[in-house]
Amino acid sequence: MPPRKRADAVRNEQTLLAAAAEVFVRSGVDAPIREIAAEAGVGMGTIYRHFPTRADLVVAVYRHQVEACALAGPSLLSTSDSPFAALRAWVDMFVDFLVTKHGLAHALQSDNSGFEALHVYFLDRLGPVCGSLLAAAAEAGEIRDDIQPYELMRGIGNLCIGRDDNSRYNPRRLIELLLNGLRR
Amino acid sequence: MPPRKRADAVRNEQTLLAAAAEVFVRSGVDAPIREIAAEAGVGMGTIYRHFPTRADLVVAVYRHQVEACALAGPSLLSTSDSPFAALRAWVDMFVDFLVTKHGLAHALQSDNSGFEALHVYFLDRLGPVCGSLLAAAAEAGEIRDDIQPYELMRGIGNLCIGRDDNSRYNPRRLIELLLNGLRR
DNA sequence: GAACGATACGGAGCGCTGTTCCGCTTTGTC
DNA sequence: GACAAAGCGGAACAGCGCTCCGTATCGTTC
Repeated sequence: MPPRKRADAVRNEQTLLAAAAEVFVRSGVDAPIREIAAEAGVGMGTIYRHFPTRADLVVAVYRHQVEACALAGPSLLSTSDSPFAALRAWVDMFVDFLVTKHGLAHALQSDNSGFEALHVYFLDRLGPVCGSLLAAAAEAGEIRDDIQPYELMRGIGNLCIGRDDNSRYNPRRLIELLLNGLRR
Repeated sequence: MPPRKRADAVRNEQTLLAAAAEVFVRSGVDAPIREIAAEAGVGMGTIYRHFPTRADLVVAVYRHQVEACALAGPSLLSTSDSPFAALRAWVDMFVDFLVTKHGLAHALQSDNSGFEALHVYFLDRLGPVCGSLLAAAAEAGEIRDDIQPYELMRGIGNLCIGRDDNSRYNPRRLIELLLNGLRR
């Protein structure tokens, strides 16, 4: 039903994804749209047509990695010593993802206008995964059972914001504490 | 040695503080400078002369409350049942402060350009207070001793970012978990 | 109270953002 | 080759932070 896309359109979409990935590494996910357009050698209108909001672009760029993170959940659960160990490993993976993309964690905040799509996507895709890890650990009596995946994920996301290069603030330490605090 | 300030200058400074307080409540600490200038009925140049950076203005507006928070530290330590209880109460106070000022927690992030002064001020004034609470609790064997005040304060600040009005994310719960995770 | 530096004020202006909109180009089809 | 339809580019507009300098006000001195 949807008419086939034109060849130049799909080409541009690929070019844009590559350019955005490049620019995100160089200047963070908040990089000016113009910079991405320039890198891709296209006009700004082209970006907005393919990705109406910046979040759509970010989602598209990182879809693979989010998917990997989502798939890792069940797999960890079945290979780890305990549900809590699986949870810990998964959180570590999640943190890796957030921390290596400059500014991504910051963009995850719900109040950040223009990024709602990103927020929703993360939640929809990873929320259930996180939820099942939490449920398994709670079931096993390793952690309390009154924590929601949404809450934990946002907390972790928030903790990952703005780490500084001198090691005065290291999100992983605090997240470790947070997980610790979950134990019974 | 510094020549006495002109009367209109001190008047304007007061007007500005009042206007800024008003606007911060209405539109958050990120409110456009123009808005504050308009509220105060002065030009933008006047704001920048009195408060070179936005952080200077924020600091001036909230100085009293930060001071109260700083003074509460030792006092809580002497009146609470245990150092850990004091720490918990103090953190609660700190969180109150961050949460009631729309956008303040967000502004505390170190990578936020233009807010360094705020970052430094909070750290200088509250860091030592937090440090002594942590030290006392560690001394009493209630919590581990490898956590730095800076780290804890930034973690708390980060967790306070962007709470949403529907109660899906409540920073206090996570901070409670974090403190829990500190216990031995 | 008049005159005159010093001090402070106001806001136009610049540069940098995001976002829209429409004339032009390219593509696929007949 | 012709002709919609789909897609493209970037000028243009709006909102922001911040600077800069002509103008107004203040405090002092005579």
